[in-house]
Amino acid sequence: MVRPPDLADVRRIGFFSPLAEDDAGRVARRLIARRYGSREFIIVEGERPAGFYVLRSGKARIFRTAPDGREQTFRLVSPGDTFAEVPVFDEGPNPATVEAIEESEAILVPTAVLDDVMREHPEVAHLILRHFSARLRSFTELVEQISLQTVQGRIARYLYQLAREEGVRTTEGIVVPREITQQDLASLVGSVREVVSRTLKVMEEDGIVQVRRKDIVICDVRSLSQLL
Amino acid sequence: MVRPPDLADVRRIGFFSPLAEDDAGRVARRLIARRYGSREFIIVEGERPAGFYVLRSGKARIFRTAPDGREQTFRLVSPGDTFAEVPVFDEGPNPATVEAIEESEAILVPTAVLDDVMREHPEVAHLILRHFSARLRSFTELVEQISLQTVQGRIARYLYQLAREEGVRTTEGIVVPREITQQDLASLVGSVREVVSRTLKVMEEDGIVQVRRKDIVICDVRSLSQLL
DNA sequence: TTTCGGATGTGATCTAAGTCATGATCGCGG
DNA sequence: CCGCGATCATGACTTAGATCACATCCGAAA
Repeated sequence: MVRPPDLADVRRIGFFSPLAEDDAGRVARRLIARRYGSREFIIVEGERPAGFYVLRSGKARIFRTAPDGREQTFRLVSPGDTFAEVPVFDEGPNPATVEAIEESEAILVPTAVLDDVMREHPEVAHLILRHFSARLRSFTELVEQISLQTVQGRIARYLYQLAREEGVRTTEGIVVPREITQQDLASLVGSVREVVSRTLKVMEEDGIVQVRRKDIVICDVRSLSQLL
Repeated sequence: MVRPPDLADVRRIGFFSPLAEDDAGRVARRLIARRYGSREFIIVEGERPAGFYVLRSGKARIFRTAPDGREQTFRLVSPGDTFAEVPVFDEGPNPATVEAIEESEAILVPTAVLDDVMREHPEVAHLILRHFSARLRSFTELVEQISLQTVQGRIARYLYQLAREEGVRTTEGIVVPREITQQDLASLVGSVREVVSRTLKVMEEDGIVQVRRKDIVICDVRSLSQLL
């Protein structure tokens, strides 16, 4: 049912790049692939993961839930992204829950495997340090966004980044496939569904974007960037 | 004017613990000590630091400023805390500004020194990974706090941690020296001075705390923890 | 097709918290 | 001991955004 982990899965992990072909092959045999249905939890806050993960396919989100039910998403996880590295370094519990937002496959890299890799390839520690640095930077951005920007600004930023990263130029504008619901977007920008709905509507009326069922068209990148 | 860096300064840096006496001594000679007046900037967002820093004495805060002037403090820096490590690992600019909030001394550890230490002591990389893990965890908390909790809850949490970390038990309650202004506290919890002032007043009226010129007394830890 | 559940659109409130304005207090340097 | 700048107190007002309550809408499964 799930294709067993192979070399390609090892290659997805950016900070494992120093591994030579045969090394990577050995590592591949020790990984564990798992499939998750849409809205299924991959890891849960407070538990102890057996290692870190890399997403092979699908899409997921990392979030926390408040006592009153509201949620804050920290980041979205796309194929090739890793998550739950922190608990393997400090032996603590998961700081957050990870949920597949569509049918997904994730690869578990057991702690022992990472330890071995790091022992045999000391450069890997440096690569992870760089990786963590990026993570810390994006947290800095997130905090600033949530604390200092308006909801409109945060939505605009999300759309803007989306356009840069996966946008396709067409005659109507930059088209990006839509992979998250308004509810997910709300949680990502730290707001609620209704506000996101209204905000998007305003942006549509201003001719900046066009939100459709399966995709989003950014018609006026200029005005969009004005909003951040 | 500034006492030159010595062995004690090297020992302040947690992740330099593997250094032996003589090693640490050699490192000490390559450090640079600097003194900063109250409200003086130690590093500025966007610039490139020459290394990372460790605070020797005083107190500082790490923050970002929005276009409209509002500020969000990410964390306070106390003696022994390090900052600006991220830029040395990814060679990027400072993600935030660091300001001394009282007369302070900071030690600069030039990038080359860190590189040398890491080369000679590979364990240091692991210690820094653990250090970064803690940093990432606290960012997770910060985001959750700002996004999901009320201002009162955030202030309560700050006071609560303060009580645990540096509180002294007396007959009137747990006394902590007060080292930041209401303005600083406001920036720390992502709010504005007036709201902090009012919130503290309510807490005083409820007999939970007592805010004075030079110190804060937590009279009712129980009720305080109820607020988070 | 029909149907049902997830996703969305939208008006009507509500409220925490930000803004503005103004005065009191305090501590330090002259 | 006086006066100025930093800090704090507090009332009045505004507002972004959260809540609540429904009305659709649409796609997949039966």
